[in-house]
Amino acid sequence: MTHYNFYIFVCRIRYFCLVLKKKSLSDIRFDPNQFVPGHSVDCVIIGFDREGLKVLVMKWKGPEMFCLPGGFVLVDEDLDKAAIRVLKERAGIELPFLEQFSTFGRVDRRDDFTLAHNLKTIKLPESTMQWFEQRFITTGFVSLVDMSKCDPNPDLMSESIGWYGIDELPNLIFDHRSIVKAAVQYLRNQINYLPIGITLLPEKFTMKELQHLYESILEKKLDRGNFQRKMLKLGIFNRHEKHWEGGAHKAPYLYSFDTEKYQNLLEKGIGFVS
Amino acid sequence: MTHYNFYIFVCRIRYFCLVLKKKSLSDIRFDPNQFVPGHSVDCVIIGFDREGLKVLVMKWKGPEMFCLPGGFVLVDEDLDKAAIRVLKERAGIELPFLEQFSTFGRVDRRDDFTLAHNLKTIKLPESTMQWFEQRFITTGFVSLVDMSKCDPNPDLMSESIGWYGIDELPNLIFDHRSIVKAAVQYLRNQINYLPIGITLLPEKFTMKELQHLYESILEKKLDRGNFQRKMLKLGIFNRHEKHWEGGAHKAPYLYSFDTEKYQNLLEKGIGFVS
DNA sequence: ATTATAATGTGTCATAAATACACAATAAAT
DNA sequence: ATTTATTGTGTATTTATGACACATTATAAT
Repeated sequence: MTHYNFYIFVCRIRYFCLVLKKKSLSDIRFDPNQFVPGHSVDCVIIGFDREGLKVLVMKWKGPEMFCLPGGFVLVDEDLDKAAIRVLKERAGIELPFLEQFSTFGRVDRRDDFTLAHNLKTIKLPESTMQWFEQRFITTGFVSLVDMSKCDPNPDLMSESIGWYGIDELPNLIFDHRSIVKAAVQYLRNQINYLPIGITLLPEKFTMKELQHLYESILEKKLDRGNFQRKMLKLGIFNRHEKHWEGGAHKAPYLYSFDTEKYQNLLEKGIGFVS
Repeated sequence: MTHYNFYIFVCRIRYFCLVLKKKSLSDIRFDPNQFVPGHSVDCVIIGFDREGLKVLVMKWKGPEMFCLPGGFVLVDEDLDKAAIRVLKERAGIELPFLEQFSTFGRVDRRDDFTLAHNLKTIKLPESTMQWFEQRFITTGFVSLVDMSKCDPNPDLMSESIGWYGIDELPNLIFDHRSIVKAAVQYLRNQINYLPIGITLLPEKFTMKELQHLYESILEKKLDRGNFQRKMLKLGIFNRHEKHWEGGAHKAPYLYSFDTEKYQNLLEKGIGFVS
């Protein structure tokens, strides 16, 4: 282990000890030297239920401020690994893979001074204040998750964490609202040529749920019969037993997503021109 | 003008004076304080001619090193504006809009030490060395240009600038080769659902040229008749007079891209599902 | 001048896909 | 037993795709 790596190692140990011991927002210290200055990551974790698309949003301890789970990049850490770690530390969610969708680098992207103002009221040390006051360029990462399999927990800096409807977001700090919008737009573009989004559903799902998901992302109604046929013709689903939900109607089949068949489809290619 | 802004102003003036006066690489000084630390931009400018897709690449003065036109972000400058300025300063090309496609943040992305080594041989001041030795996260920007309308000129740090075939790149520093590959992959994904790339061609072009462009990006042969019909059915082209090039064959029509019709098409939407 | 050549614009036709709508099947409520 | 809401699938029409053909056109070769 080199001298430099040892230094990093000590920094991180110190950091984790602090995080584990302290409880209140103003008690939390952290050493800015362990982080890459000026760059952050923000995670847009998207879920889906009967009501539509949801985003995972945190609330700070104390002030009435909401934000995306985000954080900083360790000096010895790849950018995409930082996103994975930050999500784990701040939201308690472990995802093996997050997809980068855009980097936000406007000078005025943090010109909402709510956070800075609130941090002042809780009297943080000068070095911490300076850290938060610097300009940050942030890279947005997105992931689609099965909400029922996801148990988010707020970190020590946060009072709560929860799912908010994509059109019912609370007041997010900085440009976090436009980061969410950009993530959803990114999805909408993707879905036009790839049957993504299946990870938003539970393992087994009905065609109606899948259609509802597509309608939520595309924001338009689709024909039921044609949707079903088109999806099944992709050949990436397995049909399972029927599913009763307790309604005065016929029971629908359950389907699951077949990763292997999906790989075959990708290799075949889905193109705009022949 | 605030005290802070005045400081920035002075920095920039000093910087430009230095750049304009000095000639040799080791004479060039710059003040790292005017830049955001740790973040850079790199431009992948893509052109197209009979031989296929080309990328704009610069060669350093002295050492046998090639790189993308890239640079740093001023402290009072938006990230996308930085890309536009850097391209202007380094390549002499003015483009009003560059498209961000990905951010590269691996710790080891600059672990090719050619540049650092070569900078040492020309004895730069310590502050400059430290600046170049820090970790950089870089955001890649891409633009498709009409090569015939583009007259690149190397800046004072560079010996030459030129177009290189996408499969005949010289040895690029750092991860610049994978940045180019990522940009081309980005294009390939885009073209699957949007008729982009028209900006790579001159104002008026033949269907054969357009088809050749598509074949270059998609790396596969397309049927001539079907390609022509599909493109014309999009309704985004205007037909003009015929064009003689001096060959033993029928003269083809010239076409131009109609921005307004294209907007209509976008509003109508081009979707994977109905 | 005539013929050959190479590339272009467009046509044809079989096949596949998309769209709009219909109808029987099913399970629970009445 | 009947009604109701919802599901799986069918059908008929329209539209798109893919492979190939053929006439057209400007130049080159003879």
